[in-house]
Amino acid sequence: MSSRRGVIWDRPERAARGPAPSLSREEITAAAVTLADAQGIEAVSMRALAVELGVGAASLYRYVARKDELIELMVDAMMGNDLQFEVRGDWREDLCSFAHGLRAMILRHPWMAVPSAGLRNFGPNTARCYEQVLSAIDRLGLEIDEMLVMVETLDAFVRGRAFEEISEQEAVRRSGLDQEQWMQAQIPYIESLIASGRYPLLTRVVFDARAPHDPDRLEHGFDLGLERVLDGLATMIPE
Amino acid sequence: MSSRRGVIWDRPERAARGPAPSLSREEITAAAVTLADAQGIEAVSMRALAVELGVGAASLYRYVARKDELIELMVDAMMGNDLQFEVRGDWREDLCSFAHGLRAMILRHPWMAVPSAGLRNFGPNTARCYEQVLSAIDRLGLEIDEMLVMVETLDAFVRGRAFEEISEQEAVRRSGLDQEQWMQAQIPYIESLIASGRYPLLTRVVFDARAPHDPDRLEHGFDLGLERVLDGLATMIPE
DNA sequence: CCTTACTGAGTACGCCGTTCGCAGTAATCG
DNA sequence: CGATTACTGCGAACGGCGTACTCAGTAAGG
Repeated sequence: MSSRRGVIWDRPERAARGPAPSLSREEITAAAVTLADAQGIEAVSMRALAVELGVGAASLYRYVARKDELIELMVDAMMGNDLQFEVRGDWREDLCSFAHGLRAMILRHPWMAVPSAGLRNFGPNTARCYEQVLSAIDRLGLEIDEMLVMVETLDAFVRGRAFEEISEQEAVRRSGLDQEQWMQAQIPYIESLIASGRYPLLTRVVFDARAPHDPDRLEHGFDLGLERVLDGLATMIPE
Repeated sequence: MSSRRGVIWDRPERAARGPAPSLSREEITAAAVTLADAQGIEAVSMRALAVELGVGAASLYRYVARKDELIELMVDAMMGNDLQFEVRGDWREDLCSFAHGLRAMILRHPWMAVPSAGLRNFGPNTARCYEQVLSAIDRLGLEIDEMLVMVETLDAFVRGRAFEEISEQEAVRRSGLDQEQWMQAQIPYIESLIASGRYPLLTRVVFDARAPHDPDRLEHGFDLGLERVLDGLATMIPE
């Protein structure tokens, strides 16, 4: 069975013989992304997706060997369609653009923050993105290993940050409550932490930090952190 | 039903009336962690865990309202038992210690890299850890918001990095193949990427970067990135 | 034109998280 | 000291999941 061996990116989409498939990987991927965006990644089941596409559930396995592969397709599709950034020649501006683009993409598609499949086995769009990012820091006199450290460090920061930013809203969504009810449910615990007196600094965070309702708070924190990370990466550049 | 409302940390472990529970949260959590470490987080099902504990599956719901809560317990238990770092008074050394401790903990328990439950609703051990980290940068003349940015930035880097480091080995584990077979399966695709000529820098990564088999490669990358991030954070400190 | 290799998909298997109801037990109250 | 109350463990069941098997139908290659 051809759909069992090897990586999906190597497998031809259309077989040499037999009737034409009634769907394409692209259609399936797009439907899955729509579903995940609207109802969360846990709503993307092979059955639900099949219903959405008007086919039988088992039919999807003609296009994809396992559900993991579907998610790989989804992730790589977003890296191709949805991730926007520019490489203009100034390494710092370019990395900044990449970081903002990556964060924005993940916030648009929160399911990307926690891909069940690994990222390591990346598809062609993912490869193209990192190729571009590497090109933004090429010709700075860095070894390839150092370039890799720069990109991996920045990538780690952005994905870690995006994950932090999303995790609360995901917790709310999964609870089924609305934002208000969810916060009300947390209050007694937070108060008990504060009342214990063992967390003076966290108490300051609760009382003195900018209102958690400020919609720009997370973005500000991201921007500030990003500038610090870029400051640090700048020290790697010779001369 | 008392186990349905509110946060688990607020709920008393033992009821006022009725027979004594035959298990404790701690026992359940420890068994779940053992299972997750040995066979991966996906092996931690309520049934399997119940078998391990010698009880019926439904009994676990006397201790935990939903599986998510179990995972919250697991994460917080690790933050208490397994995360080691020191706060001695030099902010940079202390943050460095925290970063290394956090990374080491996640590498010991790869399932922590992707907690299905959010991190935001953190338990007492988690709170204590971040309280300590904040204390390491207290008295540096920073606003509480700035301190938060520092900690969140560092945390994002470490977790993002740890996730990157783990994702390949997790992909291998989930595939059921051994490392060698898995790499063999990737080779044709990697070669096709290289042969396309569209990824010259990634090609340099494949050919020129330090051997992927070098066990210290990931740790080196982490250390280098961490120093850069700390360099960046240092610029936030006044005077 | 027959062989070959594919296609869609109904059905089924063995998991999963979670709920319900019930019998048994310990603390509390009158 | 019963009676009451509120818990305990848990067998059974529900609905949903990923996926394998099987088989009839179809299009291209020889």
